[in-house]
Amino acid sequence: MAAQTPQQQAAASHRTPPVHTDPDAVSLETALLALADPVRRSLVRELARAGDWERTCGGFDVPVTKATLSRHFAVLRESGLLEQRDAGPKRLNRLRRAEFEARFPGLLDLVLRQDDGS
Amino acid sequence: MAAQTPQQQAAASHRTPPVHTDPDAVSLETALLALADPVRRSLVRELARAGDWERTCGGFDVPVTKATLSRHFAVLRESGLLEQRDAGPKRLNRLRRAEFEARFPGLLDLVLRQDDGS
DNA sequence: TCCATTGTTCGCCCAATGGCGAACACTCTA
DNA sequence: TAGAGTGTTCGCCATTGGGCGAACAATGGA
Repeated sequence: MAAQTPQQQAAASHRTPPVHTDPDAVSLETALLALADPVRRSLVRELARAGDWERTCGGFDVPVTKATLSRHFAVLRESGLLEQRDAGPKRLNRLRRAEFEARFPGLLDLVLRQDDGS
Repeated sequence: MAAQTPQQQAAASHRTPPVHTDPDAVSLETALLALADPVRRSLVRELARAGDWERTCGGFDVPVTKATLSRHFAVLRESGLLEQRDAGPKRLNRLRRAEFEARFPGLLDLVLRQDDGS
């Protein structure tokens, strides 16, 4: 089973691929608002624990419906925190850890450290 | 003009002093939400440029009424970012820079750096 | 003792946000 | 080609948050 490049994936798909925002184009306000939500922080933490492209959208343990979940993923994409790739009917996720860290040094660490329950 | 201690101020005042929250008791969510607002970020930046106890509440250049401004100051107090002291009819302000930095390393720097307009 | 100054509180409005179910679109397999 | 699985979009609703003016409270000076 040879690994497919993102280009191959996009070519084979009739689906519009997810729209991403580069962390460098994200304002501090957008970043803070994205991370201010507890569900999204939970998603970010789960993503950080897993490897890149390991987790599918439906496989997260959050107490919301898939409609709400889909919206949260969109917010994470727009804030430069999340990259997504289509793989068949599923959508794989990757936390843009290094890029986001370069844009907002220390911010992601505060969320991942989670020395409190918030 | 001898400097008055906070104790002397409080003793001479019939006013209930402002309620403060220690940064150590502040959740990450509260901190992020406090700094997610552009008016409050502007206040924090002005406070950082000025010296401790230098600025009075009314002396900030923000496009809101004093009612709204008062609410913003309350939020900053509750998030451990602001300390206030009564001085006559005025209220003096101090950014709790070191304490907040110890609680949320790097977060305040992101706001003060303001390498973008947000 | 009045009154201008300073700041808070209250009630109200409006916009933004998060939540949901239902419907839709796409992919892959049977 | 039918259907199961996955995820997005579309209303809709409830809550939250920021904004305002008006009224109130406290201080200090005239």
